[in-house]
Amino acid sequence: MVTVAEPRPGLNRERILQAALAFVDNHGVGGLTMRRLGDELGFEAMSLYHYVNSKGDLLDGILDLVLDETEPPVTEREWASAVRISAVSVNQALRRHPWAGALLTSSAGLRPARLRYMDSLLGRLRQAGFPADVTYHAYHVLDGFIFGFSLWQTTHTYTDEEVTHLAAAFETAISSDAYPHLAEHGTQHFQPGPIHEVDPFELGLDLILHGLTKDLKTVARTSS
Amino acid sequence: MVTVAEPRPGLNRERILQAALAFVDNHGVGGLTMRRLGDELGFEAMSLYHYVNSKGDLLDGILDLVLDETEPPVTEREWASAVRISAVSVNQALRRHPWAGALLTSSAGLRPARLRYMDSLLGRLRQAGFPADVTYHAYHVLDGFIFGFSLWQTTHTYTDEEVTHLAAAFETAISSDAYPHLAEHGTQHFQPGPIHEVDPFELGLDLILHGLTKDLKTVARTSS
DNA sequence: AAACGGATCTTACGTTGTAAGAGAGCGTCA
DNA sequence: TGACGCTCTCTTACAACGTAAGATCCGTTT
Repeated sequence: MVTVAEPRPGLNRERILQAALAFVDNHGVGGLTMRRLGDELGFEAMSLYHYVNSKGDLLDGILDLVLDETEPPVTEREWASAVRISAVSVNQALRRHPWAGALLTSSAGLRPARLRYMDSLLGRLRQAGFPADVTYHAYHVLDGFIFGFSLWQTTHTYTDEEVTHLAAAFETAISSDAYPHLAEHGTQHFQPGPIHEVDPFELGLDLILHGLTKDLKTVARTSS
Repeated sequence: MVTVAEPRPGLNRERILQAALAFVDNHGVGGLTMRRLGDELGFEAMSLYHYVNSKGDLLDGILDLVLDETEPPVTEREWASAVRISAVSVNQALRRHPWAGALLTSSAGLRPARLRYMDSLLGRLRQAGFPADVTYHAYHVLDGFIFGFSLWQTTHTYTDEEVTHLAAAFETAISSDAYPHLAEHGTQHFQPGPIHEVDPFELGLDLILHGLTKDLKTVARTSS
């Protein structure tokens, strides 16, 4: 009996990007090499270059996939609420893919999806009635908070083994009495309870939105 | 006449770290290699390893130098004012060394100086009279904002040639009418004027501090 | 049958961090 | 004096990386 060789499915950009995304979600962006990704797909590393200009191009591609998970602020609804929902979508997309922040911060981060997002946030603020100069400042605060805070949060995303390692290091650091307040804080972190129902991103966002609604001009005038 | 060879000054950790810091300030963290740093100092790359365990150790060292430029919140003064001054010192240190953010986000970022900073901020909030659970949330918001926002700002730190390149790319993107609000925003960026006297970091920080002072409990309760 | 062209693989190069150990200059002790 | 050991520096080497250049395979077209 002759077994006919299964014709393996061919390569294409889509498959490569999906495989890269999955790989990076599992092993982090540092673990991704062209050879490993080739192995994953069953092809040689150099074959990928038929669909991808360079590794940078590949990373741009998967960054786009993450940015596509974000939602711009809608034009219905009250502006602060629309911005809030949008901001949370960015935060959650970046938290789903903790490695994406590092890519965003590399100079290649100005992808079309990112430009669209910037434009939509600016537009939503203008639509809300903010004059140009107020919008200028409000935008910087909001965009910086949304992406900066999310980025920072994702750097504190640890794997299970990192958590146990951290807990151990924490234990010894605490017993040294060098960081008494950090000890208290760490204890709170490792204890279950309703305290974890508050999302610090949303809390900070609400403080900023609340401030922007109430007294942006006052604060802007007195802060220089 | 016999010329006596100048005995070249020896290597030591201090000199290596200072040279690395200067190099990275000039060429970015990506440009630093052990061989180049060796050249800079007039020694072979491998010689550096007598004073430095690894490249990671070296990077830890220069990150420490940057963190040493930050000031914890003082215990005198009103708490919000003390935190504000401290936060601005972190922001400025990170902006002086735009590459430091990337190092902070790598898993090696939990340096002793960083732990000290965390502890001091927590302590200052407790000293201000916040109960433990409120301190827990306030700390997360403040620390996330201070480091996240600064980190985000430093990714938008461009060299002169990057600025001109950006301005050019901006010009073409604008003429396409695809990003009308971004066009307006960019125009504001490139125009001189009093608008640039407002520091978005300080503005956002004031909004958060103001919110924490006034109505932290209200917001925290309604945001979950 | 022959020529073409896209997809894939092979080979190779320069650059990186760094392991392993050789060599030089020194002070110390027999 | 000479042998030893210690500290510092250099030489050599290797595996892993991104990717340039071009060979090879194979279905399609002529």
